[in-house]
Amino acid sequence: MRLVIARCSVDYVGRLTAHLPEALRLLIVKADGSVLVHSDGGSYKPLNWMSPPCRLTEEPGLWTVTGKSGETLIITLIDVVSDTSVDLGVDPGLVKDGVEAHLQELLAVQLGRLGDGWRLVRREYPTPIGPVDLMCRDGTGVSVAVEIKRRGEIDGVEQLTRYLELLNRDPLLAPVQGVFAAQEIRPQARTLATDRGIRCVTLNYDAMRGVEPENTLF
Amino acid sequence: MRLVIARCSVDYVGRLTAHLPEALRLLIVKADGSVLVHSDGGSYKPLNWMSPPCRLTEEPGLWTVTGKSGETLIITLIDVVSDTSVDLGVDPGLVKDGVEAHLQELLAVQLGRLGDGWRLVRREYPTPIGPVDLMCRDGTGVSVAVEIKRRGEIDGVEQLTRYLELLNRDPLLAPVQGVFAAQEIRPQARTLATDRGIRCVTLNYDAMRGVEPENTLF
DNA sequence: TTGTTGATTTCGCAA
DNA sequence: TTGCGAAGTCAACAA
Repeated sequence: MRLVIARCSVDYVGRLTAHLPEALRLLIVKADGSVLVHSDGGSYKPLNWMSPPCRLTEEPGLWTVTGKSGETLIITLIDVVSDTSVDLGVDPGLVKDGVEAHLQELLAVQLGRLGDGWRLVRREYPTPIGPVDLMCRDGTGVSVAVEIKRRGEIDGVEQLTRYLELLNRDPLLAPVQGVFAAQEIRPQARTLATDRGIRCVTLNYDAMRGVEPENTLF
Repeated sequence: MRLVIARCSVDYVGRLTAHLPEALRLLIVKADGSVLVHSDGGSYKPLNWMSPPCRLTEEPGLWTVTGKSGETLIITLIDVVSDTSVDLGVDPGLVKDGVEAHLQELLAVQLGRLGDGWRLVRREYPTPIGPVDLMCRDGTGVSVAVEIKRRGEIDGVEQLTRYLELLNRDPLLAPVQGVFAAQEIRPQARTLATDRGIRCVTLNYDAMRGVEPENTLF
């Protein structure tokens, strides 16, 4: 990894064109050739960048970074304050917990949260327009398609609606009920779901994980 | 901006929990207090980070970064290779060109690309569920709602469908046709749109901008 | 403040 | 490889 502090202007031409006026910035060149242009604020997103695979051509006062589809990032260096390199080696990578896939795993073995006597038919139940998260039978044997989201928004309700429309054409399954399950359900999504006869269920991740939350923030 | 090269392990607890095993990494502390943990690869996205507003508490060998909602990023420093600071000042910011808003501006004055004799009623035509990008009348005087995307996906078709459903309840407008216009339209989006009687139009940005492309890459 | 939409989204999984 | 959905998405803009 190479770290350069320099006064520079930057031009990008790719899907869009973008220009950065002259200022002091941090330039990062990673081992895979990718380049990041960071200012001292904003978020984790650079002001400008080039994703790998790409190639950096260096001339005095001018860097040209070319991506494989022809996008180019042109960095004009007015004044280089520092230029250092360090070998970081390969990173062992990130371990995540608490995303949608995990919610689905937990709910699949805790169907009692949806109702008594529910049985799982299968996870990722395939349809021509994509897989239904959980396909179940409720206590009376009626088919239920369950869509699981971390945050429940209108798009998720639309998605479940498309599944239900399709599934209800199958005489072996019909009638198929719908359940929209999420850690948090936006009011507009709840309204739309209710209008369409879809039941909304709020999931408590900590309770499902069997862990007592140590504070009330999450 | 502060740049630290250090062997460290990182733990994040917030919407999810994540863990980074011990490795040599770049830590960036920006002027607003935000912290970025970068490895020597991946994309512009850090392995882990904390967005502002947040507060960094420093103890020997331990950084604790706390966000305003209570998320915490804990960085355990095993070995600090370098630790430098530099004042970059405020960045003048980015100028962009070629995003969706620009496509809309261009299409609004080039309605001939949709058909002969088309007239623009208005851009950002208001409805209770959000603005329609372009409301037009075709050569025969029929109302047409146009949804413009850079990349056309299923969500965009759903969005246009909701608009059309609403607009067709207005006897002064009905019947309202739909046009889904994008630089690139995904097959599933095209299929869904066609099923619903919505016409798909692929937009050529370079041609609309009136610029002859110098190569065929964009 | 809240909600909605776009993004050079990036990332990961599965067909 | 490609397509599609999720993201600690972030960020801009309107209500």
